[in-house]
Amino acid sequence: MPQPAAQNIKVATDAVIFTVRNGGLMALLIQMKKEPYAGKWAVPGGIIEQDETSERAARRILKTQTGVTDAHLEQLATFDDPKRDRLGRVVSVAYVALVASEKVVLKTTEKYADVRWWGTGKLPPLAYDHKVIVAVAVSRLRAKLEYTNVAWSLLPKTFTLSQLQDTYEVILGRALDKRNFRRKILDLRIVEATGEKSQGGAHRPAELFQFAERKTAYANIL
Amino acid sequence: MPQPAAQNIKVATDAVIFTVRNGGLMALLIQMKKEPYAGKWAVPGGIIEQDETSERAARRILKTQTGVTDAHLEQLATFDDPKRDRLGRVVSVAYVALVASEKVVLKTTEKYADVRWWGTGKLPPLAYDHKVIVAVAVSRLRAKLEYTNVAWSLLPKTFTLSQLQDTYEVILGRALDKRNFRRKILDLRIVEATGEKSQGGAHRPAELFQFAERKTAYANIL
DNA sequence: TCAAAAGTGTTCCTGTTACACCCATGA
DNA sequence: TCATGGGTGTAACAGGAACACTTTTGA
Repeated sequence: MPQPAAQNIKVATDAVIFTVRNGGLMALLIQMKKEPYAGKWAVPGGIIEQDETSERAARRILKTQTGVTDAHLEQLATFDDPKRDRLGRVVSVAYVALVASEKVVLKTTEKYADVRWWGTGKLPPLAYDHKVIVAVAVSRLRAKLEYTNVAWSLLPKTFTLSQLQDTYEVILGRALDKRNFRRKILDLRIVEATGEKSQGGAHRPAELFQFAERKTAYANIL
Repeated sequence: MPQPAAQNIKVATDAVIFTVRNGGLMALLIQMKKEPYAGKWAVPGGIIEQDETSERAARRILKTQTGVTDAHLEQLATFDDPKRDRLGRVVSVAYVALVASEKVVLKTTEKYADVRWWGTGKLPPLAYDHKVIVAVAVSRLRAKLEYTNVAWSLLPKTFTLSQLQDTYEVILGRALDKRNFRRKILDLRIVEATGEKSQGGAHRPAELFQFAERKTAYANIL
């Protein structure tokens, strides 16, 4: 509802990118070069363009700042504390981005010192209000895992049920019963067998599954 | 993450105010006078001020445009389609506001033609993208009702279990079993008896209850 | 005494949990 | 042959759903 008003606020987007690897839930952070946040880490983000939605901006920024493409994006919340950025008022529409870890080839631009995956348990010092944003993102992800099949966006096309269970356990931070987990997932027809078998461990090969729908569906999973 | 950028985007907030009355879930809308949306109805909203969070702006705007104070507010989502407002680019941080119907004394300013409660089933033609915003708000409210005690913000301090059940039924759009509902609500200790009795119907007086916590708590209610 | 809403228990069924052993493979 | 993870069934329990009649009041 536009009215004349002297407003000097920029609109930005920030995306908390998650993946599961090395037995942990990881967030992708970039290290800043410029003052006043030099050396601090941050979630990728930036100002949106005039004719761009925040979601498109998030995709563009993910690609340029981190090399991530094809992430699954969901709007998280908008952070608008007037003091969240020391350089001026910036309202940020934050997203959660989920990506299968093997898809990612990291790269950044010279504007940033580094890009790295960090375990969500022990994050480095974060710029802006990004500590809060990441915390909200983690709890949203946990909640969604329980009643949707979002895990599909964290796994490769085919995977074993153990991989799927590991993903759940890592994100939820608790162990799940193997038999009950498999029964539930199969009964709900969230995944289907491909007929293929996994190769290469010094153990019995596992059946490979794929998600029945590679888009978000709702069901009480746990 | 501010960077030099020629951005001409305004930040606004819109609040979908719900209450339950006359056996229906109602949303509060105002009727616009100005072109290009004259005659159309809209959710209350407006541009945020330079040093104001969107939530504070929502409270201020609710008060001036509708007379509603003391609503329970929750951020819903941010709507940012570049074409959502014909007059220029406006990104809107939308809220859901819940209020007990007897608290409200409606009034508006001369900028608007009318303020009215509308049943969410049959809304009048809405300006901007407010049809979408209201639809998202309704589904969010339904979902939240199932796993939180948000209903407290829709009811007076004390109420009967039948009133509470009516609130649930109206929002969810389905009938609930009386005995099961009462048992569940009481077992979860969401409400507690006050010892008072309701007055005045041509029927047996009902025990009055109050919420154990007048703030959001989580539990699988249904 | 009638109408209207309040209040109350039990049974059945379904879904959740807990739990331990054999299987197939590569080294 | 051993180590490693893959794969499977059943019994006990808890929570959810279905269901009908008696009580209290004001008119």
